[in-house]
Amino acid sequence: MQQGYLGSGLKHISQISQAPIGSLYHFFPGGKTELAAETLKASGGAYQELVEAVFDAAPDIVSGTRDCFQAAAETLRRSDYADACPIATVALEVASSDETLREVTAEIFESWTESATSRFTAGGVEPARARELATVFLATLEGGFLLSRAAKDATTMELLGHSMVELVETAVRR
Amino acid sequence: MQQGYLGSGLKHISQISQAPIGSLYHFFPGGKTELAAETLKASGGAYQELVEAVFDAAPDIVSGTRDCFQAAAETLRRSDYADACPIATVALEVASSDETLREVTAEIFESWTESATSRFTAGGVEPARARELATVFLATLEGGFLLSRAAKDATTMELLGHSMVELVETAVRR
DNA sequence: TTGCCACTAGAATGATCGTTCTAGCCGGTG
DNA sequence: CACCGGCTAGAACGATCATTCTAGTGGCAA
Repeated sequence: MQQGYLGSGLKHISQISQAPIGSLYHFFPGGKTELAAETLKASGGAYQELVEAVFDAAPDIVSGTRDCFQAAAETLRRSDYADACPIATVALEVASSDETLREVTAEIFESWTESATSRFTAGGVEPARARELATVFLATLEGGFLLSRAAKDATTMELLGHSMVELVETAVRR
Repeated sequence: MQQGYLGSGLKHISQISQAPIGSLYHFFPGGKTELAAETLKASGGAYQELVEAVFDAAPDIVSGTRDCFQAAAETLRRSDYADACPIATVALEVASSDETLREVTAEIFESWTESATSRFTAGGVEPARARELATVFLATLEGGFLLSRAAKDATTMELLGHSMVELVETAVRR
C-alpha cells in the first residue's frame, strides 16, 4: 500500500500475499475498493496503536511528542524512506475520485486526531487547545513525511519534531 | 495532475489539452515521465509565484502567512477540495518508485523552502531561524491540504493558519 | 513550384489492469 | 462412502495503459 492505491495491482498483491486472485474476491466481494478500505482501516489502527505505545512509554506528552518524531525519522532512514504514513498517499489519490475511500481516510485521520487530543488533554493541556494541538501535530507529521520522503532527508522530520515539541511545551505550561 | 501521476492517462491528457498523442511525444520524447517532470516544474513555479504575490500584497510576514492559509482554505472550498498542492500527490506516488520524478519534486520543495526562507529573513527573522520556520510553514500547509481534502473541511486549514501565524509572530518578536 | 521538415492525427501494438468464470481440492457431515 | 460448501487456483475477458508507427498536413525556403 506504500505504492499507493493505483500503483498497487491486484495481481501483484495476490503474489506477495500468497493468495490467489479467487481468494481475494472470495473474502472481499467488493473487489479492489473493499480490499483497500479494509487495508486502510487495519493499517490506520495499527499505526495509531504504535503512536499510543510511544506516548505510553514516555514520561510526559512533551517527551512523547519528541519520541514520535524521532521514531518517524529513524523509520524513514531505516526503510530508505519507504515506510511512512500508510494513509496519506492513498488519501490524496482518492480524495477527488473515490468518495467511498475518501471517507475511510477521513475517518482514520479523525480517529488519530481524537487519540492525540485525549493524550494532550490527559497531559495537562486544556481540552479546547488540545484538539488544536492534535491537529497541528498530525499536519506537521504528515508534512514531515512528505518533505522527508521527497528529499530523502530525515533531518527535516527531526527539525519539525523540535518545533512541535516547543509547541507542546508552551501548551502545557500555560 | 490533480488526479496524481498514475491516475492521469496520456489519452485523457491529449483530449483535454486538445493535443494528439503524436504531438505529446513530439514535444516530450521522454514520454510520460518527461511530460510529468515539465508539468511539475511549471506548476511548482506557478504556485511559488502565487504565494510570493500574496506575501507581496501583505504589509508584513505575519499578515502574509495569515493570507496564505486563508487563500488556501478558500481555494479548497471553491473547488470542492480538488484544487490543492499540485506536487504532493505525485511526490508521494513516485517517492519510492521513480527516482527521476522524486528528484524533481524534491527540487520544487527546496525552491519553495528557499523562497519562504528569504521572505521570513526579509521580514525580520534571523536567518538560521528563518529556514526552520519556512520548513514548518511548508509542512503545515501540506499537512493542511491533506487533512482538509480528506475531510472535505477547510476549517482545518484555517486552524493550522492560526497556529502558524502565532509561530511567525513569536519568531519576529524575539 | 518543389522540397523539406515540424507537426498533426490517430490506428496498431503489446502489456497490464480489475473482474469474472470455470474447475478442482479438501475437510466435515449425512 | 457420497456429498456439499468453503476455499483455492489461475485462465479468460474486455478495457485501458504507455508507446510506437504510419500517413498526411501545412508553411517556409530554395
